[in-house]
Amino acid sequence: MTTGNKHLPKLQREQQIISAADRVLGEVGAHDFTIDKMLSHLDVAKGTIYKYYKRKDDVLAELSVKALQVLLNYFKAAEQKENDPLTALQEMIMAFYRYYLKYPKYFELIIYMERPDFKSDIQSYLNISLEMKNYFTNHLIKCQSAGLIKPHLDPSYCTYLIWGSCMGLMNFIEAKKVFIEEIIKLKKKDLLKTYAEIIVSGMKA
Amino acid sequence: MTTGNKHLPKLQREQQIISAADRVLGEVGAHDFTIDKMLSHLDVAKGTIYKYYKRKDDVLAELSVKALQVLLNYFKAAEQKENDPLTALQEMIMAFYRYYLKYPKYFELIIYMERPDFKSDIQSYLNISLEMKNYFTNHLIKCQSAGLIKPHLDPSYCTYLIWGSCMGLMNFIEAKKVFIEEIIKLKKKDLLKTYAEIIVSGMKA
Amino acid sequence: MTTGNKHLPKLQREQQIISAADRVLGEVGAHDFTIDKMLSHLDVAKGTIYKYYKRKDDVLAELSVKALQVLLNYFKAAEQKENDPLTALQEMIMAFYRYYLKYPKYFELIIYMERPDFKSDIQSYLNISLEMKNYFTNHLIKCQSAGLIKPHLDPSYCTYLIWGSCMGLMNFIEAKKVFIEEIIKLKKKDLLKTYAEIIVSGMKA
Amino acid sequence: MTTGNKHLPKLQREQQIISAADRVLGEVGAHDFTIDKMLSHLDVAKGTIYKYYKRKDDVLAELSVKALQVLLNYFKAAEQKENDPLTALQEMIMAFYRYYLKYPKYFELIIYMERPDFKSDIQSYLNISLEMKNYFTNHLIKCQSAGLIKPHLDPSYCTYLIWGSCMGLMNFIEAKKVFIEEIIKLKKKDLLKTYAEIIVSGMKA
DNA sequence: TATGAATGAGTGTTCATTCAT
DNA sequence: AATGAATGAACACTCATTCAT
Repeated sequence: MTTGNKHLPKLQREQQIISAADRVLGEVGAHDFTIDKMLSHLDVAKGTIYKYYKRKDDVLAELSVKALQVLLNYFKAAEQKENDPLTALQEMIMAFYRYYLKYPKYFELIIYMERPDFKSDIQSYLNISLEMKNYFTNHLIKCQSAGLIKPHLDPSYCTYLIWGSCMGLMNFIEAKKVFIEEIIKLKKKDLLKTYAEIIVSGMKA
Repeated sequence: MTTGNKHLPKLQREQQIISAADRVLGEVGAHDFTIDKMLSHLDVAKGTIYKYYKRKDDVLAELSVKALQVLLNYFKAAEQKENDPLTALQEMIMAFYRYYLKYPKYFELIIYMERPDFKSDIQSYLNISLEMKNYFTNHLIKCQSAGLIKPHLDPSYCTYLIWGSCMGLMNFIEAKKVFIEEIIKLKKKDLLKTYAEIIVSGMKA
Repeated sequence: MTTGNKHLPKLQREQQIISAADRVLGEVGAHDFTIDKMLSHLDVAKGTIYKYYKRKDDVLAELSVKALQVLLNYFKAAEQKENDPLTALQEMIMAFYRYYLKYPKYFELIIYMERPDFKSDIQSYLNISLEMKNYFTNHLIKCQSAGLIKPHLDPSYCTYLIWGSCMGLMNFIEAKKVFIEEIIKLKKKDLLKTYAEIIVSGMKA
Repeated sequence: MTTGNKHLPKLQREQQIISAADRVLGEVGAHDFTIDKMLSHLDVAKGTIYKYYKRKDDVLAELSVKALQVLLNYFKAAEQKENDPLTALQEMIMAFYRYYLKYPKYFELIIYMERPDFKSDIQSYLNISLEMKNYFTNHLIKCQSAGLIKPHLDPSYCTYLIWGSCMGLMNFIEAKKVFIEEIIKLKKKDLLKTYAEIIVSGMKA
């Protein structure tokens, strides 16, 4: 109200809004995320947010684009670090884990969106989803072409399968709900490593 | 209010309460579950519920005991149906899927509880969790003793790993959020089957 | 919050709430009626209101019961004042007008509810509606039995017809929208009288 | 934004705006009419609308000019179809009903404006109101001159009276609120016919 | 003259939990 | 032990109107 930031260019305003959303996410997580909480980080009225994003879930979807881009970069980095495609695959799965350690709230957000009643039309969200899916699938195809993966496995299926199960595994670790007593003693990293090893070895030709 | 069931023994009261919770869960699912909705199925006042369960989440936790017991039975049935321990393992994983088909609301409940901010101290919940974990782990130990599973794999780790990843995979299928476009074409059952195949094959000695 | 009026008997609470609603209606009318505005007249939290009435419209419906009862009494008084049934009928129509003069906000409320998107299940509202309709219709039947009204006219139809048209006429007078310029010069009472005269004379055998 | 229609003559702009309003009315009705919804049908910015019309209600008032013109034409057609002035009068009343059937949203608009808190100074609206009033009144004067209508009835009064009561009757039919139970069984057209018959017969000399 | 981004008070509704009786 | 009335903070979303450019 003081900085005189009326009539910013559209893109800049969007960044401002998403950046505020980002801060709120960092503070309270996806489950307690509130439009009202954004306001304290923002020189902008509530109505303005709704001018840019039709629903609260759209804000979250847009924010998740950021989150997914970072994750995609983790995948890419993992792939490029390794020469052997299968080791790379394993590293890509471990990238999930490193990502989760570094950006737990982004991770929570992605999980949060994975609910049947989550609604959003944000196109960029669909785009990045697809891009990531393709990236992962392409890697699997390369593995398969090289004869490293069982030929009867469908790469798309495998992508979904790895994505869903890996996401779930980390959520499980995070939630620590079922099996509470013992899980603490576990070393999370080892668990993930074992998972990656089993998955990759299970797919190996 | 008329049946004259005041001062019932504690256990019976608890069963009454949980049975009402069960009905509400069946009607509206975990996300829309409210204490108020229980009242119409109950001869007991709201305050009384809070006498027996400190928080709403405790009611849900207690209810999940029921849900987990059913799931455990699914595991047991799957194990006993098959002679070969590895085939049995695969079937146990598929049992997750059959369970999800038959009791979608129980499944939703279990997923719902798998959140960091879910709070509960219910002991019976911890018990059944442990029982299930042990059952699964024991099966893995048997496999390992029979030399069917890689000797270096920790059976406990594998249990957590399968539980978490499998739960997550099914949640992912249900939510159909990321990768929306394509997931529809997938056959859920095939996806699960592939998953089970990969996991088991990945663990095989 | 000070008067220590917790745990009032249900009926008394309801009266308290409706009485607050009544005051708000008197102050701002039906169109600007707000649950929030009730609070300043009430020693009761917002949630409490919703315990007694599921929706805002239910509060209004309950309030309209009061309004319709008063109107019904006006009808009864008018009927009893006159010996001749047809003069009585005319007086009953004029009673609408007197009611409107005395309780303009009640009148506004009744009109307000006469909208397709108004929703309410309040039973007492349906009851008083029916009672009023029956009262009016019975009077018409009496007229008809006495050979004073054209025999082919359906008394129910006539009730609806008089209710709807009379309501509308007064609303028109109140709104002064179309024909704004001239309507002011009109004497409202004469207009109503003429209406009553025409209607009754048009129904006369 | 591309058609290059900047700086159009005032009249053309106004037509453009009202035509957009017309479309919105047709789509969502008077109660859900918003200025924002007009924009998608318009090559003009929101601020511009406010340059031409001071308030939202002014837009609606201007739009109602269109609506009232159509209604006036219905009256004219009804009058010319019949030779006998009284039959014509009856037909003019029925024209209300046909109009309501054909243009329900226009009808809703007219009713919507018939509220005390509706504000507008639009001159053309006052003009068409007056024109319609005069047209109707003149017909009544003709009837009276021909000795068909009671000589003591004031034609102006009768016009207002018919307009208001008829409007209200149809609104009542539409709303179906009071007396909900039975109104369904009624045939709307018969109700209107009876109304017209009573009114005309009540005015007859 | 035209723009369109920004405003922000307002509104109905929910529900876990408390606590006086 | 049982009751159930009361609480009240929370929240998503709307839209007529303004005004700096």
